[in-house]
Amino acid sequence: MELPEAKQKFIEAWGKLGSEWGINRTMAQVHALLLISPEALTTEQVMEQLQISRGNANMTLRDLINWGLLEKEHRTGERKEYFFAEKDVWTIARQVAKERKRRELEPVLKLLTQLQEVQGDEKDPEYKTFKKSVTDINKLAGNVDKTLETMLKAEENWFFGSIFKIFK
Amino acid sequence: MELPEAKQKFIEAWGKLGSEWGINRTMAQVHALLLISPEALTTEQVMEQLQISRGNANMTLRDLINWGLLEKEHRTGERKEYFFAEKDVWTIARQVAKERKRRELEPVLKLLTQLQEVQGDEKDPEYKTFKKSVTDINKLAGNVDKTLETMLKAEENWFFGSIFKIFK
DNA sequence: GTATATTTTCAATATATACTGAAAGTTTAA
DNA sequence: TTAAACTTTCAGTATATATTGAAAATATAC
Repeated sequence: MELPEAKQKFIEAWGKLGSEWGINRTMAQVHALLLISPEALTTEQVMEQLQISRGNANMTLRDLINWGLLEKEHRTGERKEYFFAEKDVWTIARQVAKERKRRELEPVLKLLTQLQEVQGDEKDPEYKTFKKSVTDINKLAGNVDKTLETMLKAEENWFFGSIFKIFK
Repeated sequence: MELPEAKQKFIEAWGKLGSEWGINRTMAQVHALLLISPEALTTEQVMEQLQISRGNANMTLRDLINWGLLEKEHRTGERKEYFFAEKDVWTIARQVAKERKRRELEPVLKLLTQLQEVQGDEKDPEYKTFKKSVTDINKLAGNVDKTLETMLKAEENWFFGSIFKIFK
C-alpha cells in the first residue's frame, strides 16, 4: 500500500473508532491528521485536507487543545497559527484517560456514593437489590478510578512491562 | 433519599454514562432498570417504566441479549417473555469488555497491522512519521488487547486485588 | 494608527441517530 | 385448528448531534 492511501485509511479508522467511543468523528480525524504529520499545520491546511469548514476546523482544533492533545505554535513574521500534536502514544493515552476520568467517571462516582445512602426497608427486595447493585458498581468504579490514578502517575513501562510479566 | 428517586437517578446516570461511551442511552437505561430489579420484567413493564414504545423496547432488549447482559425466562402457562439481567458486576464488566474488544478493537488492530506495511522512502519525513505513529499505536493497542484477554480469563480478584497491592 | 489577515462565534442547516406505532409475523392455549 | 396473545419489523418521523458560512471580533505587520 502507498502512503496516501494508508494515510486516508488511518484517518478514517481513527474517526470511526472515536465515534464508537463517544468522540466526535471529525475531532478524531483532525487528531489523526496531525498525529501523522511531521510538520505543524494551519487551520487552512486542516480544512483543505479533511474537506471541512473553517468554523468546524477552528472549534475542533480548540477542543483538541482543551483535551491536551494539541499545541499551538507561532512563527515570527507570520500571523497565522500552526497546530501540532503530541506524538508519544503513551502520553496521549494518559491524557485521554485523565480527561475522561475527570469528565465522566468522577461525576458518576460521586452520584453512586450518594445513592448508596438511599433509605428503605432491608426486607424489601426492591431496596435490597437496588442497594446491592449500587454498592457493587461503586466498588468497581472506585477501583477503576484508582487504577487510572496509578496509570496517570506511571511510567510507560508500567503498561508495556509489568502487567504481562505478572499475569503471563 | 427515598428509593423511587434513587432509582430514577441511577437510571438517568447510567443512560448518560452509556451515551458518553457510545452506547445508546435507552439501551443503558433498560439495562439499569433490569439491574436493580429483583424480578424479571416483561416488555410491557419496561415500556411502561421507561415510557418507551414497544418497538424500541423490543429492539433494545434483543440488543442487550446479544451483548450477553440479559436473559429471557419463560413461565409455564404464560405466553409472554420475562427478561432479567446478569447481576454480578464483574461478569458484566468482562462481558462488555469482550464485546467491545471483538467489535471495535480487533478490526482496528487488523488494519493497523496492514498499515504498518506501507511502502515508501525512509528519508521522507511524511513516511517516517506515519510509520512511527502507526507502529506505536499498534503496539499500544496490542497490549490493550492482551490485557483484556487476561482480564477475560481472570477471576474477580485479579482486578479487585492484585493491581493495587503491586502499585500501591 | 490602520488595513488586512486571521480567528471566533453562532444562527441556520444538514446529517446521523434513535424512536414510534401500526401492520405483519409467530407462537401457543384451548 | 384457530383465535388471541405476544413478538418482530421497518417506513416514517422525531430528536440529537455536527457542520456550515458569513458576520463580528481580534491581532499584528507595516
